[in-house]
Amino acid sequence: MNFQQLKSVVEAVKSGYNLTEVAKNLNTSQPGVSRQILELEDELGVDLFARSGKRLTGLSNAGVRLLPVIEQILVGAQNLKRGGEDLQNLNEGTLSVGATHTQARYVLPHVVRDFRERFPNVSLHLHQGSPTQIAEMITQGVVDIGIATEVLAQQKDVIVLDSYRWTHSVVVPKKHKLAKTKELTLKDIASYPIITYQVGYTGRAHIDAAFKAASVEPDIVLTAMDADVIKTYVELGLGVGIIASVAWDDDRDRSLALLDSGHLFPVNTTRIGFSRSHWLTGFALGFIETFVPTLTKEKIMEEINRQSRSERA
Amino acid sequence: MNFQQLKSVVEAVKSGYNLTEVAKNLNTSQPGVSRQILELEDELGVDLFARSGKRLTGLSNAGVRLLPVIEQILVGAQNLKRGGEDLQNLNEGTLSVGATHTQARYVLPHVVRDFRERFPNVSLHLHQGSPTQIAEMITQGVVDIGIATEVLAQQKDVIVLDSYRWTHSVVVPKKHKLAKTKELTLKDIASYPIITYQVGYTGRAHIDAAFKAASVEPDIVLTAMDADVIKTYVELGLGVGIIASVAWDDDRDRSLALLDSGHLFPVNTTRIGFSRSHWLTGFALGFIETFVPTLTKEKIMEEINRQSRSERA
DNA sequence: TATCCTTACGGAATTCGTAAGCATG
DNA sequence: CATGCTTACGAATTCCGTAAGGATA
Repeated sequence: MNFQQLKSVVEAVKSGYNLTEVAKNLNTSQPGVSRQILELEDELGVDLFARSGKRLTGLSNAGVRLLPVIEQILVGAQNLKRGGEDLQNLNEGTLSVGATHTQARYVLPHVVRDFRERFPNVSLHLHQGSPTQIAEMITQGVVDIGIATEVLAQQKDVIVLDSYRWTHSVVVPKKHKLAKTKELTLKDIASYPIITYQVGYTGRAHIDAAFKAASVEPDIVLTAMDADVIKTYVELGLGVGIIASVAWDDDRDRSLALLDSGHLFPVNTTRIGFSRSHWLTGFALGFIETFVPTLTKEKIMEEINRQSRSERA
Repeated sequence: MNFQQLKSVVEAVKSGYNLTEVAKNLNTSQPGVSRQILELEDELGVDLFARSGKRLTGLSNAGVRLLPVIEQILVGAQNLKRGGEDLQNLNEGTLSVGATHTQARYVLPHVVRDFRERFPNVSLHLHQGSPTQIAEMITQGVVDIGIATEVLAQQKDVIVLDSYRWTHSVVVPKKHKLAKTKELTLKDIASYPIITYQVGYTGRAHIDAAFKAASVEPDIVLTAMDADVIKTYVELGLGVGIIASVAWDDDRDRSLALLDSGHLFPVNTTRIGFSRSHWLTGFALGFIETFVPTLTKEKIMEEINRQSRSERA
């Protein structure tokens, strides 16, 4: 058993069971790949792949069972390699961060700037996605760190830390009637068409919950994934916008008014998550600390241990 | 990076940092081992071992961090190998079971007999130990299955299933006064010297709890790890015994009387546990099913999935 | 000085790519 | 018949054990 064999198997699955393509992707010869797989199957005593004649058509039953094990070994190998690099304390390498639009657009720019200053030799990759996608990226190791407001994968091997709390705010054109209203209520808002986030994005659930709790039926005429789109349509006079307060930009939003609405909607907590089964580099800890200064490396390690002990009933 | 290198590192730690001994244990040459380790350290870019001159004296800081990763990879490799064997459906191989004395002596014999009949080609290894030791054996992969009454490792990667419930019973010499008492009370028992299990064994905590709840102070004159010892001293007239009811043996205990005491002590639940991170063979599932017929393979898999999803707050 | 690790070297085994063979759709 | 996997074979590389060198307790 060796790593090349394992890589060949995993890559074969990824490449749609075409060994010729696997060979290309692994920079080797096609007969080589074929041999790796046959040898592993021989050693394990079971076929990993289903074949029609000589061609691979998919995984065998045994392959379905064993593939996760193989993947886990390769994750381990990657962790070891990464860990070695990390422990050289060179503070160089690659950091992938997954974030929602709200984070990537309004919150992370400052963080990224500070981080780059602190770790100039780390190449930073930002992956945007929905909270669900970000959760997946974390577990699959596509990103080292994921940031989102919604439930960040209540999965077993994802460590989740609270980063900061915020509420939604109402935005309207500067000359809108609501801009003069003091003590804004949900009823006030609901008397206008509403533009806000799509379900599953940026605390939308909390917006719905607030209206429901107040027994007010909002007329949501447009939903978007990000505040930029929402604000654009608010500017066009299509309705009243509800956005995350962090998505307000003084410079950019001169034509709009930001209405105090902290009392109207439940508080949201943006969380930062990472996989327990993937190596967390020193500069990843540094990124988290840059993002949430109270989360020092020691605090984070504490929290990891706490969540690892998390006992069952 | 290859498996031989990883094995050398792990074995070096196990062998007290003596590469000569590692070579013996791995059936290879000492310079070979030395090379494996140096090559790995070179590839990772960090020293795994602390050295005084040429001699290894312990793990380096990096080694401390990376050893768990290395061990995890090797566990994965072992799982793959084991999984391959298992999926050949030959029902042959090795099953290691960890159990406390009570289980090994009174409960498992029947189970083992049935299991051997069902899986004649599986070599069965029984490891006896305290509940704590058994929990450790599970996480370390020394045993495939652990059986104990006390808390079975509230650890993250141990799956725990309830197997059966039982209570303690009082045993006395046949001609003892208590043998004639109807409706036994804790006060009755406490008026005699008591012989029972050591703290941490076979539900002892529940015995103490019962006395405490009744505000009765028992005079425990002898504690033992197993019912055989307890019964021996009860036979000698040293006191009244409290043992697990399953530890009663009609044939063997002719000189003793078993007193109905189901109402006196809290019910105990014997649990069966195994590691999530180690391969569970088909015949291991078969063993569990033999032990607890209601736990069919399907039920067990269901429970594994349930405990894997177990979410956090 | 005995133990223990590293370096050096050469033979053995393994690995891998090219070329050929063969099966599938 | 074009694509795709396996087998065959030979060259190159890697691997590994013996022997020697050097350092520590």
